Amino acid sequence: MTRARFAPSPTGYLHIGSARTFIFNWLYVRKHQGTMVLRIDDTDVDRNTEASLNSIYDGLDWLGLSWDEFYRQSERLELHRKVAFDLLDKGLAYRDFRPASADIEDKPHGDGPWLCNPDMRALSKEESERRAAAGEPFVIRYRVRREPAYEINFADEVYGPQTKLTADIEDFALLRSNGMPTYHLASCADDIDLHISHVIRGQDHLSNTFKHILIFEGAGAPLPRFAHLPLLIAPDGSKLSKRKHGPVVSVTTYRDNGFLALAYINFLCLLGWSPKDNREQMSLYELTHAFSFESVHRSNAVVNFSDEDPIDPKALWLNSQHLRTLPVSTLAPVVRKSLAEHGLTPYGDEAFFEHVVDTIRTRFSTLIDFSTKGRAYFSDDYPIEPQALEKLNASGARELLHELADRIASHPDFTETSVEADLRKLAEQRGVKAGVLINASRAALTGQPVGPSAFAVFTCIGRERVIQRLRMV
RNA sequence: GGCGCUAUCGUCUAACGGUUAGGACGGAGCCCUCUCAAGGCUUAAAUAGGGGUUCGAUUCCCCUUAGCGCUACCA
Repeated sequence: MTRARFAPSPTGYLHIGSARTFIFNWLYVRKHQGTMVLRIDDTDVDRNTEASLNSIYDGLDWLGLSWDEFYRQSERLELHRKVAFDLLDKGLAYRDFRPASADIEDKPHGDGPWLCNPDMRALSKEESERRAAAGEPFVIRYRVRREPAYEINFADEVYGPQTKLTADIEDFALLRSNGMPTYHLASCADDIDLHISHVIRGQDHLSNTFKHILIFEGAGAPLPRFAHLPLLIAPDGSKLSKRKHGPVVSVTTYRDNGFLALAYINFLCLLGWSPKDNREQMSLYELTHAFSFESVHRSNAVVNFSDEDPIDPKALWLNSQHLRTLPVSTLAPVVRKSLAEHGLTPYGDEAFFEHVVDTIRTRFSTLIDFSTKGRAYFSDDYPIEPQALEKLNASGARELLHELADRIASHPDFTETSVEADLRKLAEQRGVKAGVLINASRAALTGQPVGPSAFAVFTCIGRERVIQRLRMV
């Protein structure tokens, strides 16, 4: 049974790389009819914030990908401690009584890594028990076997065979002196207890995996499969950091810029993975079925943002593709919600609204466009852009528009065809080019110099408003 | 410093050891056209460097370089 987990730590908003990790976990689980576990890794009490947790929920909620089980590590501390003390009892771990500050001073980074505090590692069981009983604070470290050193091996689903010598692994901490588990301990203890079958996470954990294997083995638990994902990096090759790159790395940036969750998911999937058949725009269904670890890359992928534009151009393109190909009935509610957030309420019934959405979406690339460029379709209060004004100022244009309004008012039909007939006839009678009248109409009706076919615009604005707006210019 | 991972157009990527190194975004141009998009067509743009192995290397091996990760009582 496939069981995977997404384990964010609430120390900032949901980051674009975390979101992709979640998506890949989700795709894999859904493809294999497994169980998706959301686990909040909140053992670092000093850095966790409630705001961050909410922001993570916000991001996940927007993505719309579900999970089946939910846990918080902070509610499972007894389990973590038990695993640490079991390791201690088995002699696979030991107490280190040196204060944390002393470690920092002593760790030489000149040649070779710091491996352990030899005197602490050598402490007798009795001495260790005695000092602990006396209330002296300690950290529990894993006793990595180095004499003789041996190789730890595992086959990563993405990166292939991995090997590391125990001589290169330090005695990492399991339990902090304040009694809280470290990431390594909590993560493994929970993965064991929750029967996680696949650990799918960022490549930054590739070398930590050896430590995790030590914990799994020490606890006598079977190893999950490991799949590490290449990292998402900034255009300058640096790691995406919340501090350095700001909100660019938050998923909410895309949401707030009018992205469809599906388009964003699609975009993220194409970073570090490809279906190998030149497909770009894909549905969730297609992504789920195409996904496999073999097709995940091993090199990091750049998110192509800049100071001027936080949005990757390819993401924008994908968004416009989805925007114009999604079934209108699926898109309409999303647009309605976006409009509401901008204080706009569509005219008419659902069928009319869908007609409008279907017509104008072909020119838009984000949901925001509906309430900006598309404002005139949903409100009588819209600005006339300078270039639109020029079209209205064409000689005789206003007078012709007034006349057109009268003709439309007296015409029994109001369809693209009937309006086109009225307009072309008028243009012909007055000896002006139809284009002049067409462009002036669009300008008057929408306040914009550009947009859909003018006759489609008429039907989207509606007869009464068309007459009103043409007379008002 | 130690250990590990990675390296194809500006970016995302494709290519059983044999291709004119393909596609997409973005750029340039043309067509279409009531405007703007879309769409169609065309175009510029890449195998980090050096050694091997091989009849033949983007592909396999080694070195160099560069980037990234781990090297915390962060995750």
